[in-house]
Order: sequence, then C-alpha cells, then structure tokens
Amino acid sequence: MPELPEVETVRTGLRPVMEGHAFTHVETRRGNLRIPFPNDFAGRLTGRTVKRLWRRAKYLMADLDDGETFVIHLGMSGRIAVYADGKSRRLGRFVYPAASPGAGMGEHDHVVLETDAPARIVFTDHRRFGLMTLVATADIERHRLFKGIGVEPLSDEFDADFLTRTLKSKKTPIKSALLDQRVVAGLGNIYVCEALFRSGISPKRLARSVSPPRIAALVKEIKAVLKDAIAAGGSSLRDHRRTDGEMGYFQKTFYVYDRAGEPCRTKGCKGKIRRVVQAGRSTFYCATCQK
DNA sequence: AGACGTACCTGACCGC
DNA sequence: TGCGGTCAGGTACGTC
Repeated sequence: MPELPEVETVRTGLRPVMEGHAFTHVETRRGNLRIPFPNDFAGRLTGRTVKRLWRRAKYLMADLDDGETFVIHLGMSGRIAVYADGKSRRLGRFVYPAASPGAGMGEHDHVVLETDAPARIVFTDHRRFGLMTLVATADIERHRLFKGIGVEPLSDEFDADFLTRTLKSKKTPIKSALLDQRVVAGLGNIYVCEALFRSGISPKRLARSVSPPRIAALVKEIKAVLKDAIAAGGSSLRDHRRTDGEMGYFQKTFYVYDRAGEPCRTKGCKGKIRRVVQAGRSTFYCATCQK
C-alpha cells in the first residue's frame, strides 16, 4: 500500500472532483471494511460539499460543509479510481478515463461515490484493511485514530533535532522505529528501506545508537525519497494505481526494496541486496553500504 | 511503558 | 491442472 507518497498521489487525483463539489450519490456494497461504516454513512455524505481535501499520515481527510470530516484509509490494497466524462469545464485540463457502465461494479468495489463534478469515485480493496469513517472535524486531534500519530515527515517540525531526541530512548532497531507511526507519520516499509539505504544506515542498528550526524543525513534522505516519489506519481507494486489508472513509476528507481539477491546499485559496491525479517516485515538492505 | 507476535482478508506466485 | 505453503504496501490489540 499505499504509503505517504501514494496517498498524496491519490489526493492529487481526487482534488479536482471533490474539493468544492457535493456528493450526489453514495453507496456501500457491504457493512464494513476494516471497521464498520458509521451509522447512515451514505446519508451523512450525500448532499455535503467538500471544503478541503487534505492528508494526515496515510489518511485522506475530506472536510465537509456540515462540520464532519470524511476519513479514508487505503490499508494495504486499497485503490481509488476516478471516472469522469471530461465534459465538465470545472475539470479543466485534468483528464480521466471515460465513464464506463462497468466502473464500480467489480467484486471488490466496496464503495462508490459520485460528485457533481461530475465524477464517479470507486474505492476498491480486496483485502479490506482499509477504512472509511466520519469524524467531527473539531474532534480529529482527539480521535482514537489520530491522537497518537507522530509528526509529518515533510514538515519543518521533522528535523535532525527532533529525530535525535525521539530516538534517544529507543532500543528497537532503527527500521522498526521509523515504521512506528507515533514517531513519524506516513512512512511504510518501502520508503523506510529506501531512506536507510540512501543514508547508509543498517536497518538492524538500534535506534538510539545512530549518531546525530547520521540522523541528520537520515532526515534529509527521508524527505528526499518522499518528495521524489510524490514527484513521480507514487510507486506502484502489484495492484496500486493512481486514480487515473496509470501505474506510478517510482518503483523503477528503488535501490533495495524487493531487490533481494540483485547487485547493489552503489558504484563500485560488490554487495548484493539482502532480505531479512524484522518485526514480521521484510527488510531489504546492502550490508556493505549500510552500517 | 515499550517491544513483540499475531490477527484481520484475499490473491498472486512458486514448487511439487 | 491442482494443491498447499508463503508472501504482500498497514494497523490494532493482547501479552510479556
């Protein structure tokens, strides 16, 4: 899934058909995703206009005109596709696939939303680890989904001082610490592996044993890899797609993720990319470049 | 308190 | 062709 850059890519695709637009039709095809849909989910969305579409960690947040926020998480396998007829002047230069009668009728198309853009937005999630809910906008910070969430990695608050302070007491491997959404919000397995490679830090090293200068390099590489991925339209593994159905292509530039056994791409390095398991998740790294 | 394992769910892929 | 085992981008909860 979708980590921060992929969620950001989805947001970019949804903005022109959601921001400033009202939901004209909402339907759910089952009672729950990872969690149940809230009471009268479709009724509470229908007729509401989206004031702002933003992102917190890996959550998409659509602030509505009645004081509620529509919250979406893509989980591991969630996808969002946008279908529009392209005739709307409001869509401007954004081009989406033409609406087709079958759009939204697949086995795992669990939610279909239509807006007056006009557009049909289809949420597909075969593993159903994603979620959709409604939260009072004023209560978001206190809501159980968000109250423990850490800083945004692309914000100024996320800097070398912050990360040094935060990791100082952590005995867990640096890889696990960076995946912890309470430390920094939005990183997932791919970008943690990539950022550790770029900064030459072994994923096995204990978080508190990384020196401040190397933490500074890590912060810089985390921001860089996220920005690069967003600029490329998100990565794409297996079933992730952008809202226009195109594959993101950032995965072509992975240095280590899913490259076990392949040669390290560092010039002059003779090492091979290794795969190990940490906290139940695959970690990919070069033991020669990362210490 | 913090770290770890496990559960949630379906599909793709690999070896036999 | 079919079957079983393993793996997958995330999060939450129980247990030590």
